[in-house]
Amino acid sequence: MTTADTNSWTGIRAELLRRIHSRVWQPGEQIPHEADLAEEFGCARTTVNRALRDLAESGLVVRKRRAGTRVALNPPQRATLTIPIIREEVEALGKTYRHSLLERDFRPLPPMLHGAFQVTLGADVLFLKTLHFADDRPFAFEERYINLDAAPGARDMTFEDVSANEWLVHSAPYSHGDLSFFAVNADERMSRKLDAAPGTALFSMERITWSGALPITHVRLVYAPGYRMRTEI
Amino acid sequence: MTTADTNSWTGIRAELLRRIHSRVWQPGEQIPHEADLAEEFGCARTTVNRALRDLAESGLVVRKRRAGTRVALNPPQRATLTIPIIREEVEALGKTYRHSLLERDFRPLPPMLHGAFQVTLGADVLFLKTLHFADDRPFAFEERYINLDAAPGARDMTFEDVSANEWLVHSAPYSHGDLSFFAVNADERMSRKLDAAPGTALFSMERITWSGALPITHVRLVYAPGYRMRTEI
DNA sequence: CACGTTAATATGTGCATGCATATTATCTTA
DNA sequence: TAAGATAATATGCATGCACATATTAACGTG
Repeated sequence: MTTADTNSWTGIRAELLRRIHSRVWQPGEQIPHEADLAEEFGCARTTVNRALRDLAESGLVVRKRRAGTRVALNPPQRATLTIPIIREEVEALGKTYRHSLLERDFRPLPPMLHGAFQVTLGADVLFLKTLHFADDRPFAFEERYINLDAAPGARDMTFEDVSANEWLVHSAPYSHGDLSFFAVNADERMSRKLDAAPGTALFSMERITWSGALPITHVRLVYAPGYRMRTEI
Repeated sequence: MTTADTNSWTGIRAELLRRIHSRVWQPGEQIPHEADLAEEFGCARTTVNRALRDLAESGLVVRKRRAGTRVALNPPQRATLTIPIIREEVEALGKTYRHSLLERDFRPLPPMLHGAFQVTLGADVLFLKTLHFADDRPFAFEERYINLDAAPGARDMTFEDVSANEWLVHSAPYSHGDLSFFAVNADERMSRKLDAAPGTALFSMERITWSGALPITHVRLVYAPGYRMRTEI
């Protein structure tokens, strides 16, 4: 017995994990049910339930009513990645953050976004182009559209002091959003802004957030060369 | 009252969410404690706890003993992204998956990986180079090192029928791993394999998995042009 | 034998309660 | 008054219990 610490729910989870990793319970195999495990560990079923629920959340086991719990066949690599506000990301690197607003105007939504980002027909959106710096070196380039129906206050903001990102999280919190990551080649313009050779592969992120059915903002971020997004699983 | 459905924990979570989104409770503000909320909703404290715990997990509120619960100031965008096995990813697109093994040999670990991937001194690792196809078009290019101490069975596998990825999840489950995403330019070789013009920006992922302290495998995946990794928040 | 009904069962969830633990505020005491 | 001991308090967790719900197996019935 590795004698899982105490019989706290985390201790029980640890022991269950050990059995899965050491292949005592093989992938696809059904494991004893909650009541039996509770008896074995000498704890309440609720406690076993808590442990199993946690394992199910991380995808390691699959649970079905009546059918029981079984070890996942193809445990999906489920990673939670935390996308911080750029200022915090830069400061976490021990560097000084600053940003500069390159453009700010009201314009119709570009047709490219009509599908994913539906604003009132014919209404202008606020367009912002920002460059983020870490220790005076370009860190990321940002193009953003803000739906003024969702964040009317944005109309009067210059966004020179506080970044749109930070202002929005406080003023127009989103309920959900779509996120995608991809690679782009630096074009002429990006190359100048980000201090990268033309054609350099750049890591890029696109994000749309909504408050209910109302779209709030569309952002496209292009990071300077060498950027890596990291996480643990 | 939007009268959150029932007073199930999800219903209560929904109501709490509504108050946060509608700014009844402002960012940084302390919210009533569990006991009060339980009384208000006419449910047990446990149930409120469940709802609050869930909100804390997704980063929307911050909880501290004695100090109480407060709405997060900078709710981090926390996204859970599921990284599927490539075969499943391809098949989910409605395409036919196949892969071809380009290289397979035993070699010393390249010095570049000595830091992050520590195998027995001087021991060879299994090196695999694989190309993944979707409908006979290149989908992703994979370079993998397998620590034979962690997965001795790999020595006798050809990996022509089952991919190393799938074999490993079943034969040498990992306990944790590091994951990173970035962009690379297609070099001459990659350009040929992935059917991309030289220099094209390609989305790439690097992953190391361990079983406890024992490293299992190091993978580098480079996706064909146009690949996007998506998720929701 | 096919098919729909019913019962059995494992997980999901809620409740009341008690104790544990971290953190803050307050009260002593030198 | 400053520093340390102590109490108060909010969340964290474990327990025992009851009932809900999904799913499977068994059972009838035509």
